[in-house]
Amino acid sequence: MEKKIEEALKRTLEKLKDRGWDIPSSLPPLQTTRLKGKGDFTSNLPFLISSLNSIPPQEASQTIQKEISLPEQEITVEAAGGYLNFSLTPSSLYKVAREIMRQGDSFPSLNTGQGKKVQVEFVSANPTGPLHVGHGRGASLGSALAHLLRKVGYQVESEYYVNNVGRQIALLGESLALRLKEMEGEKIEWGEDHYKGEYLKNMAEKYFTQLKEKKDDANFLGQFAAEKLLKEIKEDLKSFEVEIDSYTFENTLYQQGKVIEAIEELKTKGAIYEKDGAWWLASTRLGDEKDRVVIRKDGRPTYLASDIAYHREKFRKGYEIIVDIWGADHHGYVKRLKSALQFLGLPAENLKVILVQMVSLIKGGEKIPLSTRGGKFLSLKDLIEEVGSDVCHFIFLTRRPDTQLEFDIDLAKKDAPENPVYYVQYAHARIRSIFNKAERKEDSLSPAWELLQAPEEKEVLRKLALYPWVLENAAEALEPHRITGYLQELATSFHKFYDTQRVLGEEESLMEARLALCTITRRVIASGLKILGVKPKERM
RNA sequence: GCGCCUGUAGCUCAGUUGGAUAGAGCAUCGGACUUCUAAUCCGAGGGUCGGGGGUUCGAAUCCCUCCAGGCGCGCCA
Repeated sequence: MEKKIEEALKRTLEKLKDRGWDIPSSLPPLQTTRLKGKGDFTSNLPFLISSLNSIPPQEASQTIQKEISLPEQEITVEAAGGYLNFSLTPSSLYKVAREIMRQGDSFPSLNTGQGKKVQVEFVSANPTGPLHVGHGRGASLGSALAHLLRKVGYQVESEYYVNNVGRQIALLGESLALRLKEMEGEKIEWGEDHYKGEYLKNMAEKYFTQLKEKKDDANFLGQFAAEKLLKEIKEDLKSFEVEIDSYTFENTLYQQGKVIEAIEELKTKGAIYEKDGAWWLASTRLGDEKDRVVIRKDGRPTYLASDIAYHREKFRKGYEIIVDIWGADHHGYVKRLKSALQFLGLPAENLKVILVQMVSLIKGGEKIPLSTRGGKFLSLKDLIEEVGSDVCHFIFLTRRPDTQLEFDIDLAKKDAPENPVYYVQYAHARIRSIFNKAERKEDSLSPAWELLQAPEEKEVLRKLALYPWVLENAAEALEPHRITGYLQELATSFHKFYDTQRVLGEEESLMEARLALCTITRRVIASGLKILGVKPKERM
């Protein structure tokens, strides 16, 4: 629907241009109207025309109103000051309703992505310990983004990058070795960087007979532990209902010579230079604070080197958009990686890095400190067991990723109204409940939509008609949390309808129309929740 | 010291890329269950959008500056 408005506005602009008016180079985005009773979509285009042609905003809006040609059956327009307010007519609301009815769960069929290949990489936690709550936030976001982008027509792959090379794995092996020695009664001394969490103790106990021969082979133990931990991570993600399509291992990049390849190419392009025996990326030339080492004095490549190779491969695999979801503590890394890609002649602007801020847990009104190495933290697994996967996803996805999140466990556990998840779930469950009592099935309805005349009914229809618009905008902005907000609004309008109108027991045709309204509402709620990774509740 | 993020109602947060009178939920107070689930609905109170400057028809949103909180500033990953 909003497409039709935008096209009509564009045509009108062309007309005005032919008459010698100055017009803006691009259309300002259409907005949903904030004020009640002023229609459904608003454009502030007249303000722009007004300042470009030095005429009063009113004149601009009235002229556009006069000149614009809209499908009158579907959309009407009104000029109000410098605004153009567009309203969806009842008949276009019914049209959307019919569409949802017909397309069912596949509504809306959108193709803004046009089949472009997108990769969404998230979590990518080092296999040196269990996933913690912060990883969970990234997982929620990444998985929702993957669903969302798929929904609007992109070809999406979700990816997990496994750093199984280097010092961390060595430290992991040493830590496990220490735990084994501890079991044999030896007195052990931790290094500062060792992983002191209970999970390695458990691992040592579990595999003691198998590992005791190898207790001095830290290298072997490191690989062993990383493998086991990755397996646990995969299980955690599964119970969090997060799907990863592919795993890429850092060591394979080395084995396949991709790291050398990338470095050679950087050399060819003059992007790296030798100094103090090491090789440096000249990232300051592209705005970074300092140049960065890619090959150490001893000849070993740094983490940055393999990461450059990794992202180079992503582009070479034909992804047009690459989304990386990182913990905010990696923010300093964005610039150097992007500058390397730029040196390689790759479209660095198509790498979208989303930084996710920390999560702190509140329990009993107090913060629980988090840290992996220290070993004290609440794992994602614990959190899911305590509050449930659905609640976690919903809470993570009501906030913007760039704000620090205080996750109140006691609140999330409450079944009560404090918890916004249940508000949306309740709307879904109520609809299910109506159908349990009704002698009708959702797909056996042939409603006369025109019978839906009450303001509450039209408000639900209006909200439903906005769903495609919400999805497209959320996808473009890479902001799944807009869907969460939308679902709450939709649930509000449904609850109001439920409170003011009856469904069952009404005259047959009206009942059928209202049942149909319930059906399409339920489908959109289910569709939105599915994107968020939340299972709709059948009953409360 | 430098860089990134944040600061909106008592609390937790939205705010559609600069638009109309800044919105929800919780908490507080007051109403609505003999009817499809009251985990709901209706109403009330509550705001110098961290402070101060600026940009313009118009700023919570952009710029400058100060204040506060978080996170970074390795030839670790």
